[in-house]
Amino acid sequence: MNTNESGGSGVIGATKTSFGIVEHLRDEGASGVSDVAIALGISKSTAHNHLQTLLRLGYVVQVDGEYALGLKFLDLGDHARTRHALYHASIGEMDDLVDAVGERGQVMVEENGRGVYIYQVKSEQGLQTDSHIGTTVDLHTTAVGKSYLAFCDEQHRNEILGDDLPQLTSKTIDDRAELDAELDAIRERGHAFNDEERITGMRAVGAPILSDDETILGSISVSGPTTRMKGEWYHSEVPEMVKQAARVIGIRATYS
Amino acid sequence: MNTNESGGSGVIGATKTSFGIVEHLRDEGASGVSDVAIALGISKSTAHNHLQTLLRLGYVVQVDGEYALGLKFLDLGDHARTRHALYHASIGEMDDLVDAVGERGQVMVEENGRGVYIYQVKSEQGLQTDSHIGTTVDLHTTAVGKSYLAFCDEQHRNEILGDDLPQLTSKTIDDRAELDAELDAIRERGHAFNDEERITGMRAVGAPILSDDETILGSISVSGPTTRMKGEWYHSEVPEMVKQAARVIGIRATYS
DNA sequence: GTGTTTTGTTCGGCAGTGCCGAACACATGT
DNA sequence: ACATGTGTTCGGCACTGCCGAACAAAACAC
Repeated sequence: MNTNESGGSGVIGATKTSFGIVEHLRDEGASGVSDVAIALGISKSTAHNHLQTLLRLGYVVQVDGEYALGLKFLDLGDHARTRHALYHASIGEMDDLVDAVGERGQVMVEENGRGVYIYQVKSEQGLQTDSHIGTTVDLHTTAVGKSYLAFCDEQHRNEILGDDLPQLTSKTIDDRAELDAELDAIRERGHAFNDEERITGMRAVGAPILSDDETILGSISVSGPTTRMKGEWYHSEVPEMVKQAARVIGIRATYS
Repeated sequence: MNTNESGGSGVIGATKTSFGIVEHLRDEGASGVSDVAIALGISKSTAHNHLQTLLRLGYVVQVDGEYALGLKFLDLGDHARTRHALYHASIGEMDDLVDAVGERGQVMVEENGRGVYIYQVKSEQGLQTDSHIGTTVDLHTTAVGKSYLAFCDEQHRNEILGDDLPQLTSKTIDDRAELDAELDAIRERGHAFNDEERITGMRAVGAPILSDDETILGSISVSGPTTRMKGEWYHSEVPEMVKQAARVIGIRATYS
């Protein structure tokens, strides 16, 4: 009998459990054989086999007798984001934008219906970053995400936004009609706001990155605490800076 | 008969080929099924199975009908380096060091006998970075690597340095006795130089990061072209700055 | 336009192998 | 000394990963 109940047809079980182990090490940190076996519901010997395999391939390392993620994943991750023209195009420009605004900035692309941060610039006043490179977010809860949704084609948008919209804070837009209205406004203005819709106390301003043929590549935003992101600064000046940076990045991304 | 000739005993073949495919996508970029099958020497149907599995797990994405690395690896890579106390400890300090010196800086740890860059700060004059996050280097060809070798225990050093030392440039130290002498000097001074030993035209100054119990955690360096890295500046002033930064990082790494 | 090649996909079927459980060392702590 | 945890090794069964062939569907030729 197959213990890998879900997964449908044609899914290789061994690969699935190997990556399951990898994800366990990511979420729980360094672990031992027994720990992994219990967590994944597999036998100790199987867990041992997989860990030894991953060890030999160099994707897992042994530290203090426990197994942990190896740095080979760093290289893979770097290659994954290097694929995106948006990454190269935004590097210098985002740093300038963050300097000018004084708040944290990030670059997002969409993958499998979620937003993924592929670049992040911390500001001078560097506050604790809850999100890091590789973090995924619900698109409808962020300025970057809403910028993306507003400018991607409708069919794609409908695929991404499932039946219900998770509510993360009291201000999260969890109604589809309301979201559509918001997206219309964003399309109109050319930039998006996030007013504590993902994290209470945090605001952000985002804008889409469009290539010259109007297809969307991703989006950028700057974000900071409500104490600093407010007034005319937040509502007018920052949006203009973000949009200007987005335009430059869009141009750089198409010619490269 | 087993087509996975190498690998020894207890190595799960399916996992090995899955990661082989991942590495192919990393090295060759987005590829199709046939391409992968030929490159790995497996049947088309097997390649198809693996790619579908990886696709469903989210580690591979489809773009223009071809398969490419997914951004899930970004997250894994980030978690892998977050494990190292050295990463957190060096973030702010390295930025300051790079500001002061005006050349690129990097943080390295050792894994499986090679040096891996886990953090890198580009300088103002930002020149093309041949190396990026996750890059691995031969330890004896870099300032960071030699700093590490000089301060790790002898047994470990002998394991790392195999029988021969690859020569990358005409100035690479490829003789073990010569290297040992160099390491003695580094231990004496507390810092290492790299004078075009990995890349012609590039120099670097490195220093080890030691925790308070004298165990080595990794090392740091700043590097730039020979045109700027020269004279008293290169031989005395920069080393002092690097060592000072290394001391601070070492202290921060132990108390965190 | 037709033919040709290369692509991705689906389909049985054999054998190889991944999986388990039990038995084994080894360390840790009571 | 015992008890409980750990990681490891060992057979053996049945499942499953692998192949090759047949298929579908583009891309390319001319």
